[in-house]
Amino acid sequence: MENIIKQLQADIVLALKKIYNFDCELNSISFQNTRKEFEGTHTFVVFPYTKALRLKPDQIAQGIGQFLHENTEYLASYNVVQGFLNLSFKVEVWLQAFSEIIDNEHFGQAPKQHRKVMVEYSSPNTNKPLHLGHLRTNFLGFAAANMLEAAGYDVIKSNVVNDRGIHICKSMLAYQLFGHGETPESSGIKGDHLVGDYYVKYDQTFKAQVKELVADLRSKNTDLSEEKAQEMAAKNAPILLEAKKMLQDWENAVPEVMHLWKRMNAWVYAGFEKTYQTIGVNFDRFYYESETYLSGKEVVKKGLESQHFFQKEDGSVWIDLTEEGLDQKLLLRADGTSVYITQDLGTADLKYKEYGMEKSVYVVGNEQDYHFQVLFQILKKLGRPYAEGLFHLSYGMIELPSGRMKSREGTVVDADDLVAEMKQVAAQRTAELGKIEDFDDAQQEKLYAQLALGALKYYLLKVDPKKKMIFNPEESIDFQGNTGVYLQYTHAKICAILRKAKQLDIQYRTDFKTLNSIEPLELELLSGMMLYPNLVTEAAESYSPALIANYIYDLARLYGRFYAELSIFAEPNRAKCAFRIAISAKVGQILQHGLMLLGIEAPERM
RNA sequence: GGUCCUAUAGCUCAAUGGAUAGAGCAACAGCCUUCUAAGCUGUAGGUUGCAGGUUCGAGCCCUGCUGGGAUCACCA
Repeated sequence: MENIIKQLQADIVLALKKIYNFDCELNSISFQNTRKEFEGTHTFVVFPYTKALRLKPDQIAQGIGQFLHENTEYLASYNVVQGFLNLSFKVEVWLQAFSEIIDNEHFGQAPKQHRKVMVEYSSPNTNKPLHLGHLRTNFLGFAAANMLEAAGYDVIKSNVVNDRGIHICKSMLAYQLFGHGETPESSGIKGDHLVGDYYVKYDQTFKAQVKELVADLRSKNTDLSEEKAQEMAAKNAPILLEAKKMLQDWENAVPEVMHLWKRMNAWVYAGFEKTYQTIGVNFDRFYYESETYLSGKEVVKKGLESQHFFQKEDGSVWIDLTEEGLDQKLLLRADGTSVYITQDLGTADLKYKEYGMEKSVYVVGNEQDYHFQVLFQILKKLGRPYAEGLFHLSYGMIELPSGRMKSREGTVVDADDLVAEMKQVAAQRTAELGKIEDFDDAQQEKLYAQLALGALKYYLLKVDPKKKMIFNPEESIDFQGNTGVYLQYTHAKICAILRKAKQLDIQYRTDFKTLNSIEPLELELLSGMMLYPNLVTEAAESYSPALIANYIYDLARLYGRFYAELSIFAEPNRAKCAFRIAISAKVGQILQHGLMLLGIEAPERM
């Protein structure tokens, strides 16, 4: 089909030249899909040429249509509606194009480009378990990596684990104070959840202390405003001071603190590993901030020497980005300890040193838009060779109907819980339908997980990443309509057809070639399928799994009509029957591939 | 207040600057002797937040305004 389109472009250039003596670039000739109320599959819009040619749109369209009709072999017919030239190709053209893709097992996979790109995603904190918000970065990052791979890139998936800092110390401290030696084994609680519980415990204690302090302060000084007292108390709560002390001890590698830190992180990693496995994501390289923050300090030191940064009287180090429309930004505290961005500078260098990739994508929530603007700007100023290839794939927050989720307050939708609930819904729905009664327990479990994650991933990925979403836990995620399950179902139906075709020994890959007519629905499917490879590249370049999701949904819906309206095995014409099976096979393969890009498995039966 | 994001059917979302703005959910009405009804068809539902501008053509681009969100920490 590619060739035909190229030919068509060339012929239109020729037509414009011959009829109107008008010169234009081949690539400026583009087509759009013909709207379904008109005949044809490709539409050429002539409005852009009316001015230069000083003719009415219909005249130009007619002229070009006539020219193509007389001078080309591939055109079946054309029609002109208000300046839109709608084109139909001959049946042979379509059959030829279809023959070229039917056996291509790698349809949708672009050739290797030998260009490296890193996708960093997930990037959890080791003080709490993953929640619904984390699922979005995990699914988005995994899908982005898959799409880039399909577009021909060599992809490195990385995970930068935020395993140090005051927030980590908070759960450690609370554990020290209230833990009584509890472990995941002794309590039966998954490690990341156990640590998360102590993070909540810290916050409760902190709040209680603040409340007490406020009362105390105001009783001593009645002039003190509520607000002011809050502010003072929040800075001086004993447990916070202790946490700060612990952070310093950590940076000084006090053995007792290091031991506790390692122990608790190990629990969290075991928990994360399990969750990652369940939700089906993986990584090529883990970075730990505890290992990179020191090199970040080095970067700051060098930047100070090269006068890209400056030091204030108290010793803190800053960069001035006011010329770039940003602010002054702190890079190193007065006491010499590092802040968030410090380690990011070190990690960025390390990543590039290890992989030398030309593009580096950070899949991180939009609350950090400013942070990444600053980070990229700094790296640009420092003249890093990789600075131009940095991209922040920013996604919107997921909120509850009641507002934002807060880990500290325990108002989060936990990732493990949510997946478990979805599996139950899947099990229940499947039982009601009773289609897999011959499955053994392991097969059933596998299917429930596939359906649950399919629904969840599709739900989160079909929306434009930029947009925030509201998730209502009261309404469980749908299994009907525009859902992951619908796509899986369409795929499973196609698998049933292919099983039957095999059983009947129909050579559908070749038998359709004697066909001499194509039904409108078949044509729509064919022309839709041809768009897939370009769409994959487009989705990868724009880092938008939503494009894939929308495309496969449209394709599945079209197939749904085809499936309902045209019979396959009852079709007496052998070529037609084979053709419909072949179309089914190809649609099935595209659905499977598209779902795979989204990280969704496509079961053969459900 | 500065900067950034965002606003489309009751709800959740689509729509490379192109034709009469489309899906799903929810509601209503049909369709299983057939290849999986987790499906298919139909009905109903819209001043694309508001006001200007750019052009052959604007939901999309520009300006202003309004509503929602994020951020501007010696938090991460």
